[in-house]
Amino acid sequence: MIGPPWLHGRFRNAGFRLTLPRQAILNIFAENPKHLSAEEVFLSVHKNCPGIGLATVYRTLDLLTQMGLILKFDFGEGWNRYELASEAIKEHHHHMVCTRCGRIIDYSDFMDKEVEFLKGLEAELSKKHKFKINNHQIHFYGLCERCQ
Amino acid sequence: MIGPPWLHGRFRNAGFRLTLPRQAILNIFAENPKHLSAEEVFLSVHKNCPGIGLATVYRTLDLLTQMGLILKFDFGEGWNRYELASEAIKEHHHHMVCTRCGRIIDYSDFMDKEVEFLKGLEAELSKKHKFKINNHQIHFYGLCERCQ
DNA sequence: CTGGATGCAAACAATTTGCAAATTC
DNA sequence: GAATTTGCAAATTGTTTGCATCCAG
Repeated sequence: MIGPPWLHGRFRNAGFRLTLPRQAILNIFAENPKHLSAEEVFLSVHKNCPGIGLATVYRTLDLLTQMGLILKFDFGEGWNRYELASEAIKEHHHHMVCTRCGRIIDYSDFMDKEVEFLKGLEAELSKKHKFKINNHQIHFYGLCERCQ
Repeated sequence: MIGPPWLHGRFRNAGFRLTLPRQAILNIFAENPKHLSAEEVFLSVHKNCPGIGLATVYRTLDLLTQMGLILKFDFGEGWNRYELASEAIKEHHHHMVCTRCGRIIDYSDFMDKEVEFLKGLEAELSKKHKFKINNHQIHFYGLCERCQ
């Protein structure tokens, strides 16, 4: 439950407190390098800290997203998923979503090619439409190996 | 309110009936070539046909999506949007979403290049991950001209 | 006629919010 | 000690469903 020392500073600097629930929730992500829903985070954190409520989970996920510690994804399932930002940075990846079983597959192959292409496209779009692009989402939908 | 004759057949063939509410809702899309939310469709259709309920709007949007007459989008706003499929076919496009005002900008520039790139990427991903890709979503997020 | 389609209200599911009590610094 | 954060329950919001009635074919 003891987080890295820089974490305290990171919260402090942003005017927030590094509370026990917040550490516990960050720990869940550290142990689970996957795309977790709020419900899943709640159930996991509940095992060790049964006191933590669902509302706190939602508030914390929101805070961590704002702070840039986790990333928020919407795979069109009807709810959101979150992933440790450091994981994403460690290995930039996009996602394929199985429309039958809901499995989410990360891929980081061909990423250089993809990033290069997107960078060019974003530059052209920005210029032509005077739209400042900050972010993108690319999802592929289909059937995973098991579901075909 | 009189739809093209092929519409009747299209419903008939799929085992459905072309009812007044369904025609009215399709009309809304024909008059509004944009990405409408269920709520927006409901409000629009309500002006001419106050009898049509929200549940019918949802059921109809679902049906039309299944029939392929409209396309369903999730821009991460917390609700879905729909667009006439024929519009999308007429001019294949992707979207840029302004994270400040929510405006959605279509772009169809560079589409050939983009489609070509995606086709190649999909082929490589399919092979490597044994994942059968049927569809993709690409959204750019940022600030529109007015919001910068 | 007759089954599919509708309207209404109630049910749902994910998320948010109000507020008093508990924590953090 | 002061202010932020929490837990709980109640409120919201987008969407779905049950069911009696209605309408298209």
